[in-house]
Amino acid sequence: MLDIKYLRNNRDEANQRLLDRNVADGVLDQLLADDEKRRSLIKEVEQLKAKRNQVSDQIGAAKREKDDVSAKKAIADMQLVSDQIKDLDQQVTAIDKIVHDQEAQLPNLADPRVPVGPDDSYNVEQRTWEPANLSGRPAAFSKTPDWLKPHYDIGEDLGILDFERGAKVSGARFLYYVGAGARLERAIYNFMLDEHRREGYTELLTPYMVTNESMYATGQFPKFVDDAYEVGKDQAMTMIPTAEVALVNWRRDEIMDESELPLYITALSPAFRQEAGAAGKDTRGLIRLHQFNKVEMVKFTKPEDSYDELEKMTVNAENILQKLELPYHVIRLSTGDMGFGSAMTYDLEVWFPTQNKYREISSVSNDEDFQARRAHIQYRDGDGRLHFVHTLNGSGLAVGRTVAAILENYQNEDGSITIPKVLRPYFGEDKIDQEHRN
RNA sequence: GGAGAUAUGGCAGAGCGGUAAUGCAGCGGACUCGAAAUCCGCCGAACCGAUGUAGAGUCGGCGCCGGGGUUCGAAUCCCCGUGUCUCCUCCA
Repeated sequence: MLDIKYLRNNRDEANQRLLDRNVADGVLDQLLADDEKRRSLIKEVEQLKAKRNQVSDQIGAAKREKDDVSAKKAIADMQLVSDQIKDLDQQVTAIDKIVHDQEAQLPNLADPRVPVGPDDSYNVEQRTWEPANLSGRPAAFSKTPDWLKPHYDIGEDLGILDFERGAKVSGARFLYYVGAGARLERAIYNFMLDEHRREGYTELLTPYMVTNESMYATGQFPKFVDDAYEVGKDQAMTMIPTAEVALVNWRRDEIMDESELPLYITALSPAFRQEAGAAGKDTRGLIRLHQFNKVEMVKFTKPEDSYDELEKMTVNAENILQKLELPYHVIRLSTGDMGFGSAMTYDLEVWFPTQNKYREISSVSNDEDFQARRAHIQYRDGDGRLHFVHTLNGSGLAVGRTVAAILENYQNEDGSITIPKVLRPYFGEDKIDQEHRN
């Protein structure tokens, strides 16, 4: 949610910044016109209410003094006023909803440092990273050896990924991990959670179904209802599309103590997404699923600290890739490519040798006070004043895509997979092949 | 799933149709070399509107779990929800 007072007082600037976020021209004008209507109605009804309160006082006093005549007259007057109030209140409720519905559709404004552009072609690469010693593994931008198989093929060959039966049981974009595949997934997220705990994040296990209020508070609703799985007969519930929803809402409607900030939390969870309209051929295998595991990081910070914390969180995500020795780069998303609630986003993209390109594996965002306004998360400073916190979220990392990246980057000519060193204590073995696949 | 109880300020806790007691905590002051104790005063979240601003302030609305209703007037009466607690039931 944007600050309506900012929109009112900085109309031209706000309009330009909304245009940068691909919001149609005229949307802000409409909102502000309705906002003005709303405020003038409120003013009108509040004046009547003030009068009613005043006269009601007099009625009470008159009754105490047994002055029935003037009480009766005042009551008759107030019946009229009361009717007017009722009518105006209805108008206020209606315009309130209209204004609010428009506000809820507006994305966050981008930080001035974000490159302006309508789509992902305006994203800017920040840095690339590749392990010093690849030990014969394919390097970024090098020629891919002919024997190298896409992760979904090598996974099926080894019998550790079962897409066919996943489709039988649940439809397209579902799968079973089998034996060493399931264990690899488990090794990876345990490793990730341990790393984040060491970095100061508190691990949470969260609900996987949330109310629609929660989805609204983090910005998924109302705009992206079609992307979510809604369940429940009596009460509408939604399967979380990311642990971010459960993590940020953990502190919804709360006033935090200044001493709690910054607060770091993390969770592993499945993420459920309809992926409506996302059909495409380069999304085979583990890249785009209706259900996938992800380790998510969330921070609540003071406003003045949030951009430092964004850099740190990005480093936390990079650390995972570096320890796994996977080549990646970091890009800063343009105004047109960022998520709805974000003011600045870094994406981490990992190298996929069979596709000869980087693919997204993590997205780290500073939402500033956008979610905090919707979710009512504030903190009290030393002077007792209230401020909205800033919220940040980042994947650390998408687990399924990490499996995919390992199956490609650590693949050997004989069809085996070397387990990254750092995962061996978690996995228990140093490779997967036809003899070691359970 | 069934039955009952309960929901008021940071906390405790009255009020049960005339517009939120009181205590503790907090803030300011007096007393004191200082502190404690005592005394005096202030303080009812959040939110919205007007005015105004360096910050503030002032006025009004709203405000007693949420949403409706009755009434000139609702914390109080009526209806529909929700959370929490206890007992039973069911489970992992």
